[in-house]
Amino acid sequence: METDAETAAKRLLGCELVHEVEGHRLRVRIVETEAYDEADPASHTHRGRTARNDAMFLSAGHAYVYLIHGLHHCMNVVAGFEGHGCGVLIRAAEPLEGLAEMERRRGRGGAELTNGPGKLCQAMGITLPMREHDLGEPPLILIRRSPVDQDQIVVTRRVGIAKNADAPRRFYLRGDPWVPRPWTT
DNA sequence: GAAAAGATCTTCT
DNA sequence: GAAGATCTTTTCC
Repeated sequence: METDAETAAKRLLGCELVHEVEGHRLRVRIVETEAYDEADPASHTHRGRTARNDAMFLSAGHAYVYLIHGLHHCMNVVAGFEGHGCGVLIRAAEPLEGLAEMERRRGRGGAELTNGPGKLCQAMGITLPMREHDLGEPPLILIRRSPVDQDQIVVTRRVGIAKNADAPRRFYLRGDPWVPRPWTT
């Protein structure tokens, strides 16, 4: 399971994320990811291990959740071996199960449900306490799927960052309607 | 110890 | 298309 961040980011495309909360089963399929690791100036782990990014240094398959701009959550899947700060940001997903509950949590529906890191976490009910959670255990589980075809994956520069912005480390499924529109090529 | 920026989203013009 | 919301972490006196 342990790999470099870019390989993990590509492998996560098409995988499913399930969160069982308050009697609801929320299930999505990952369609857009970004890779981050210690050698990357844009990564939270670039300046070493701290109290905030500690989860990123756990073994592969853990969750790293953080608060951005004081009001939105973002979720990463840790990719590397214990002690290596690399992981994958989940940027967008396709809702598969629990649509009504996600719409209730978001206060919106349709394409606005899960087409962004903050929106996805709000729809899925993923918050700070899920930091350092093992994604092999309930209530939040990552379901591995066989990797999608290489020619289904589009690689571009990442979104919304200032440092190392030109690095081609963002991956999404070609033509998928749940990938945010302006970036879909 | 103080100030600024940040892997974002929503609302208003 | 631009700015506001809102708070943690980092950086610079």
